[in-house]
Amino acid sequence: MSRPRGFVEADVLERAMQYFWTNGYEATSMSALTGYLGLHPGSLYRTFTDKHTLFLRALEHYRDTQTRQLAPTLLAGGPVLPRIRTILIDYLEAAADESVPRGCIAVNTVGERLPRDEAAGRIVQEILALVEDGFRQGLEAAARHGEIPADTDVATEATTLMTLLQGLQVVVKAERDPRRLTRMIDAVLTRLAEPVRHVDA
Amino acid sequence: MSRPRGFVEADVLERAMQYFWTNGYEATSMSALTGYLGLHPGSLYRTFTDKHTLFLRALEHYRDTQTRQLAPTLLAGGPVLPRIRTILIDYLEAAADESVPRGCIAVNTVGERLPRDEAAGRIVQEILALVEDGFRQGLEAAARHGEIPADTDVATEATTLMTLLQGLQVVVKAERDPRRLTRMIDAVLTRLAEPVRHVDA
DNA sequence: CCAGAATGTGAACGTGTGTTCTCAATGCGT
DNA sequence: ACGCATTGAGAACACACGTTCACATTCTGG
Repeated sequence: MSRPRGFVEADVLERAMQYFWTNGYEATSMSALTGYLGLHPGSLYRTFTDKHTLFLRALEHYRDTQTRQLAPTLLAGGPVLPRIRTILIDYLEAAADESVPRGCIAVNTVGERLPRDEAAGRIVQEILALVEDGFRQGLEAAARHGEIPADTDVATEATTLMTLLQGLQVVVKAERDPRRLTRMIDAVLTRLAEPVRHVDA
Repeated sequence: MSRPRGFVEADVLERAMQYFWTNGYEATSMSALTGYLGLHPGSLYRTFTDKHTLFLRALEHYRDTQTRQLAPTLLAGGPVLPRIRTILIDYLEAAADESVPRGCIAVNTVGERLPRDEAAGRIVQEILALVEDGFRQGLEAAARHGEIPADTDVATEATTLMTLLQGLQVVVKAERDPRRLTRMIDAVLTRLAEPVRHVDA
């Protein structure tokens, strides 16, 4: 009842996520944010309590809209390894294309807020776990279809891919040239596909 | 001439680096910093101009005292691969031991200040380049001594190790349990040492 | 031993921050 | 049609931040 809202909460969350993503937490002032969102402070605080609470909800929005897509994307059918390659390469090209590379909001949050901000830490942990699990599911499918050796330790390899991806998000923001990094990605994935045999000296 | 300083500039820089390292840039207030350094605002600003300038000098101090040690450490004689392993594992254990894992100041700076802060970006880029070059020199020595195959693409593998290390610094701050990460490191290094042969299906 | 330049000291300043308050406008339930 | 809870609007608040100032202190060069 009474007067209805002039905005959709999910839309505001999406835009807030975008803003925090490119500007970080501290460097995002509430006045700049209200301007960007087209909301007045009153509406913002009534709906989201706090700057910090809004930030956490934006992080959760990232987790639910961005990270949750990974596993379904990898398992959509057809070869998995090329899909993993595409995902990694896309990050590089996005950073090279954007005039302002913003990396990954989870990685940025780790650098800026952890370990001080425990609530943000928990959400980031969930994001990392989702990424790792997505890679694990993808590698399991790849093992079943013979893309990689059947005896591959998929759990460990998933951890490697996840860690490598986080490292990529760091490196990409500091150094934009994607060529060296592309070669690295191809080397890692090629190795993954190749059966390994011990050779006696 | 005139009154001499009551502090040593390098010592202040070291302490400032430590404080920025654990607290980040924005969350470090000048009043907290002066308290921690035992300096009054006047002395600080006369010597270091600015909060931002002091931060940049602290970053350079990190580059010169921490990162520059990598190559000499790896080339100190004896097998290189175990030394690389020790370096990576030490990061994990340090994060697990510390009540407050602070990761790496370069990675934290990427998350908090880049790409906005171009001056910091340049220093971080130098740090990453030093790390990568240290690994490359180490791998070249390892190839010469037969620790890894002689035809290894050491430049690409150095990029992989550098990126993996940055990823590690991110993951370690979000999730402290080092065991999974230890397994991953061992898997990566073991692979590096093993000759790879293509096997016809 | 004295002149003078740089230092230690800590109070003070202006600015921008996150947040709250007041008030008119709005539209649903009855 | 009307009451009233909730909204949009934006001025205002308290506070903390980075920075500067004025002044007494201290030591060196001549």
